[in-house]
Amino acid sequence: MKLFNSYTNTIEEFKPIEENKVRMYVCGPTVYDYAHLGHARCYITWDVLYRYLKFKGYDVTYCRNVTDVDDKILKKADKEGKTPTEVSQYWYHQFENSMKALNTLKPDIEPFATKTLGEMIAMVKDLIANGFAYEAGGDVYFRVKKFKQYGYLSKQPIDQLESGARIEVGELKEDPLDFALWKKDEKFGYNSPWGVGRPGWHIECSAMSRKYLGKTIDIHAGGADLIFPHHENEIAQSECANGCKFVNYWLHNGFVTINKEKMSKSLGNFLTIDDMLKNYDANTLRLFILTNHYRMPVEFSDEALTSAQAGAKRLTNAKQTPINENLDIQSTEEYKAFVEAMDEDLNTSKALAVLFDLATRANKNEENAYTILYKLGTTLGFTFEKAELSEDDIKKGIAAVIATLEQNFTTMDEILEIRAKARAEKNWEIADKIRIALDSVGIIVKDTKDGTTLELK
RNA sequence: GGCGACAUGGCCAAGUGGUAAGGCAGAAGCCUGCAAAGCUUUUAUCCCCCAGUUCGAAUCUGGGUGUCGCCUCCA
Repeated sequence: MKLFNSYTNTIEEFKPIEENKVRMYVCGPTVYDYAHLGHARCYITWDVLYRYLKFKGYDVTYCRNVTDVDDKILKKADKEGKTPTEVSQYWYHQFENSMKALNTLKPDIEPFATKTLGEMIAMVKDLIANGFAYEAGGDVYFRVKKFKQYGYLSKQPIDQLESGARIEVGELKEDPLDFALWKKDEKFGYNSPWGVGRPGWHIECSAMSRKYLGKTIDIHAGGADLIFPHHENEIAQSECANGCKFVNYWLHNGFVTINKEKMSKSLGNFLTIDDMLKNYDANTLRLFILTNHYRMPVEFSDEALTSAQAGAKRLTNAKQTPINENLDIQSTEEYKAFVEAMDEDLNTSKALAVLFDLATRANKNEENAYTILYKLGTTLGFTFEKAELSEDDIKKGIAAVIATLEQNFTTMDEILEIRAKARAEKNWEIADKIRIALDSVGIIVKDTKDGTTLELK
């Protein structure tokens, strides 16, 4: 399988360090606010990679951190009169729920920064010991100029970076390019050899990655906005502390844009995952994201989401037949086409074409088509379980029919019986009124040869 | 200013040398009491512009134009 490596800027054949084993690390969220569509794109993309690697038979260890010590969390805690832990716990659970609602798999390891402080301190100590870092007034900084390869990942010439770098008031850096590994913080800090303080953002990932996956890992992924400075700094720290290569394949996903601008908290133009899920289901969001290649920008629009909704419905509403567990899926043409597409740096758009074709063939009662569709579709993280009508839906439906017919009903079965009788008597007026009333609350009535079924819109 | 990416039908989008996947929307037909769903057929002589390389280019080269991103926290 081939993957685009941001480090070399080329598409490379993927070869894990240990045969059949993959260690992947994805930069997780800083938990202080709602997750938005941009996060959804990132974590759905890497969820698909995780699922696909497993589908190919790799033994994958997927680690995604939780940053629970950070300026923004502390600010929020201060403002709301809560402890940082209360704030981060609350938002972590929100994040967890959003991820679940999007049907992303839970990573194998989800370490918290505050639970990995020992490893961070050890790493900083190593960096000081070998001359790559220095303590200054309770802070510890990394000596950027000592690391020759600095700027390689982000393709930034060091002199260019230099012209933009500044020393903030109160900082005791030797050089403007140097970045903090440890920050003095007497209010919210933790004990360390350099006094009370807290870790810099970058060292968190370096330390968690090393602790849970080892010094050299196969894949490190995240949003493209993390390339500089976050990933650049991670490389510097890890390689200088460990004396070996940090990551073999750097993978980055593109942004979600809105009105052609990057969706982000700082621009304030973001849509939260929770809000999106009120209007569109998880399959729709996933299809919207996967129709684009993961490295390309994705422009959000209601038109695009509506189009994805129709597409997702077509895929997941394909005629379902019992899954044939005896089918040797790997020998099928569809499997081959799917794998060929996905092996080309996760060409999900091409892979989806295989699924749409299978949906059509399942609808034509082609044997095994649904089985293959189901297996390949779930590999991309789609769910095929039909949403049942909730109590609430039924209640609303009954109320709508009562209002239209001006007649009392207590159960939906009662209504369906009346309608069946009306249809048998060719009383189309009553039958249509019921159908239209239910449609108005989002319930679709389908009359087939086998009887009448109700479905959600 | 430095670095990088992108430009394909009404909309979204794949396609990196051999003659334009797929989805949505639209049209026609079948099915249906009507619908919904489904099925069939149909929708780019052409891929931002100009020049070049080649038997042959959306695909390669050069030059434009336009859009976006990173260089500060950010998925």
